[in-house]
Amino acid sequence: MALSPPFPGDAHAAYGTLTPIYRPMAQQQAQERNAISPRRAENFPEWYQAVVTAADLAENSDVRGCMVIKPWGYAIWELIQQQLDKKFKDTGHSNAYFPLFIPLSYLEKEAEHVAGFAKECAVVTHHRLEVGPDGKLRAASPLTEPLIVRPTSETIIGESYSRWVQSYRDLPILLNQWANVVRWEMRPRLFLRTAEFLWQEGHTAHETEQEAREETERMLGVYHEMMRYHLALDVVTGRKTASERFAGAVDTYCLEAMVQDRKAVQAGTSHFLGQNFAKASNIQYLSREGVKQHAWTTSWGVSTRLIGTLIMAHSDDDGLVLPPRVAPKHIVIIPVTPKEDTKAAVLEACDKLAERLRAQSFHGEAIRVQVDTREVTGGSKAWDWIKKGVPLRVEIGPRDIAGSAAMVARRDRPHKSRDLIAWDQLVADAPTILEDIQSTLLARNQAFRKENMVPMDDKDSFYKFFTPRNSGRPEIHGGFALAHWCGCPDVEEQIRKDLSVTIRCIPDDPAIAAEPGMCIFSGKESAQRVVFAKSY
RNA sequence: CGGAGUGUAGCUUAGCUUGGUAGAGCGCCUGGUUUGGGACCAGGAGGCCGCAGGUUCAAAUCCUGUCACUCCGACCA
Repeated sequence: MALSPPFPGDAHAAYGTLTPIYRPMAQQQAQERNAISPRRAENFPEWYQAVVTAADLAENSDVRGCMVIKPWGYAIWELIQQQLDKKFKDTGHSNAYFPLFIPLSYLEKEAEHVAGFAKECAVVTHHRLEVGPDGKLRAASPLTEPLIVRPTSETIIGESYSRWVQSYRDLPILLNQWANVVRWEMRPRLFLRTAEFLWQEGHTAHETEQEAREETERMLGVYHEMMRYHLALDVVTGRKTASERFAGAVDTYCLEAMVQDRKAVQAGTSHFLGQNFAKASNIQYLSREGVKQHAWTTSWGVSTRLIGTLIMAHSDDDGLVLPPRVAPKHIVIIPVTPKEDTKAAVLEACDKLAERLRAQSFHGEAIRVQVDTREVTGGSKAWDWIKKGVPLRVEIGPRDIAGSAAMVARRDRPHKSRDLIAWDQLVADAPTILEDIQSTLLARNQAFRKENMVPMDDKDSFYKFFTPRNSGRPEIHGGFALAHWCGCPDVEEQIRKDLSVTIRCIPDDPAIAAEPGMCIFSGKESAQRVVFAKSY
């Protein structure tokens, strides 16, 4: 097998013929059977659900909006956690834990914050159960002050900070917590929008505005790097408009990923909170000049939504496709044991190869290898791992033992393409192949994003861009529209009403949108283009 | 919270208009034959047809109520 060079300068160029992400139905080979039904092009939302089920990532709970994250899905989250946690520590942060329950009165302290979250809070009003006259359990003993289940923790952490901070010498405070939060969602969707979700929330307090702004940008950068190099997502970063800003923030920065139906997913946020929460929570310090000052705070977070983004960005009509750096297993070895008398030899060869592969490292960690010894036929084993998105599948049968070779299949290539590779070569090349899969996925996401991020210079084409031809069952359409906007919230609101399209961000990359122009809706002046898109 | 729809086995569902012993596929269990890309044959387990009332000799089927879920809007990481 000819291997592509590791880390090609332009990975996209190394793959002149990319596997098309969508193929028109007419070109689909009729006899070709996919693992996932429907296909992406047929019904994207249903395809997404089918991938989650087929890859055994999660399932819905009886509690509406809540999900059970199954081992394979949780392992992906753990890998994301590990990578991020290291980065947080490297940038000077420590982990801590703050309570799940927040007194109602805390939330009331910041007016915009209340307005933003009040409609989606779970409220705890009682603290015991008793048996009612009908024999059923009912809530008893009302709380004097109701508690809310945290939708985010700015207020309760601010309460602590107000006690911890006395002097400029107490600053900065750089904390993070890994936690669950609850936002009572009307329309849940596994991983993307659930009533309860797992996330991390960083909360920092600083002496100066500049320090806090630097922190906000630093953490945006940490997220950017993680999404690009671990999740293989070519995200667009930028600032939110006033209407999309975090409730109570001065500035919200975000990372917007484009997934395969060309919609945007907000994959992470970093907020500069100014002194708003410091004033609300009374976080004050005595400055170097002996003057009482409010601290400057930030908060930043990513959630299990990243997994949903990952699925929608990379997976195909055969199921999940995982970038190796977040794959719970890098390689699965499937013993092909057609006859009893050769079975032991095959299994032994598989175990030996697994050991040799485990001794290799990929990004400073031992390669994660599993030998699938389940008592089912080889074909269904292979399909299971295709659906689970394992980057490399290795099959060893009796005939391969003589030649010390194995059939190797890459998940980023069509499921029928397999190569016979000698064990020695596979062991030596495994890290390179994994790296190549990683960069191929990034290159594909980047090519797709570039292809579907288009400048729009008049209102008509803008509306046409976001209007499906088939309104009954909308086909995949639209993308990221780069258009000039005058900054007027009314214009933004009108577009949202007309097309369900919002400004995802004001991009910070001058290569994307620096030049001034004229708002295509109002004709007024505009300093730069902004990104419009439909979103999750 | 508005509009539409659906509740039958672990999952997907047929049957409902015209009331008469609840059927299939997948999955699961057992045995056998198989095995280099989703095996086949035989046998088996599994259902108060969402729940409560009503009509009827008889209700998955008709009527009323209720609960849950899904989709489309409004809201959101």
